[in-house]
Amino acid sequence: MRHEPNRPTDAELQILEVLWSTGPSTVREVHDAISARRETGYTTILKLMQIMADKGLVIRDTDQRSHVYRTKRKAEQTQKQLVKDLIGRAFGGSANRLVLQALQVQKISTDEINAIRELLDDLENKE
Amino acid sequence: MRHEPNRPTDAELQILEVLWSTGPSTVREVHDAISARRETGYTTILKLMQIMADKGLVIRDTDQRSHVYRTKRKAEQTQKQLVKDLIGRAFGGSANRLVLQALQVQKISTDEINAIRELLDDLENKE
DNA sequence: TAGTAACTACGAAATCCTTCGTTGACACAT
DNA sequence: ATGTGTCAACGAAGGATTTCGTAGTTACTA
Repeated sequence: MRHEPNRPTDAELQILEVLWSTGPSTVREVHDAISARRETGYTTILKLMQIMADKGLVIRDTDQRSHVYRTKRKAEQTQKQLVKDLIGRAFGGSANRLVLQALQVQKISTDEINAIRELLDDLENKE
Repeated sequence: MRHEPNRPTDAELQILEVLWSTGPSTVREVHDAISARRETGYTTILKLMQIMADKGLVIRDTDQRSHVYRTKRKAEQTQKQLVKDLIGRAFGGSANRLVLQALQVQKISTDEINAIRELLDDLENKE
C-alpha cells in the first residue's frame, strides 16, 4: 500500500497538532501536551518524532541538547491533503459529496454558515 | 490504537465501495471489479472480505456455495463516520474548518454550489 | 567529584494490514 | 470416474505502526 507524499498516521497526526498549535517544540513539550490527555511514554513520543523527521514530516534542529522540532508543512497544506485523500478513498472523488456529509455531522453556528456562504460567493465569482 | 466502531482500512474501503455501488456480491464479482483497476489476487480479496465479516463491516450469506456479501451500514453512515473521524483527528473537532478546506481542494460546479447553499438554508432554519 | 536528572539513540516486541500459496471440498462435463 | 475449474478456509510472510526498555551521553548540583 503506497501512500501519496507521506500521509501522517494517527499518532503522527496527534504530534503534528501539538506542533501546529504550539509552534516549534521539544520532545518533552510535545509529550507533556499529549500525556495530559492520553497515557503515553516519553520514549514513545521521542521515537515517533525521530521517525517523522526521517520521513520529512517535521524538521529537527539539533543545535541544543534538547532538539527542537517544527512541522515541515503548514496545517492547511496537510489538512488539504488529508481531505483530498478521503475524497478519493470514500467519496468517489467528489468534494461536493464530502461537504454535504460534513455539514450534517455536527451543529454549525450561524457565523460559520455565513462564512461558508461568503466562500461560496468567492468561488462562484472566480469563474 | 483502538478505533471507534471499526473504521475501515484502505483496502476494506475499496471493497465497500464496490458493494455500495453494485449491491450484494460474491467474492468473484468484487475481485473482478477491483482487479479491473488494480492487480490483486483472488484470495487476497477473499481474505479481506472474511475479515470484514468477522469485524462486522459486512454480512455474509452462506446459503449458496458462492457466499454473498452485503454491507452492514449504508454508504452515508460510513462516510459520515469517516468525516467525523477526520474532523476529530485533524481539524481540532471543527466541522466548519474541514468544510472550508474541502471547498478549496477541487473545482465545484455552480449546481453543486447552489445545492450547498440550499443545505445551509435548511440548517439555518432548523434552529 | 560523585550522584542525579534529562536527553538521544537503538533495538525489539506486539499488533495490525495486506498479500498470497496451498489445501480440500464441490460441481460440472467428458 | 476422471479431469478441470471454482470456491472457502487456513496459515504464514512481510511491512507498517505503535509501544517501551535499556544504554550511553550530557548537564546540573550537592
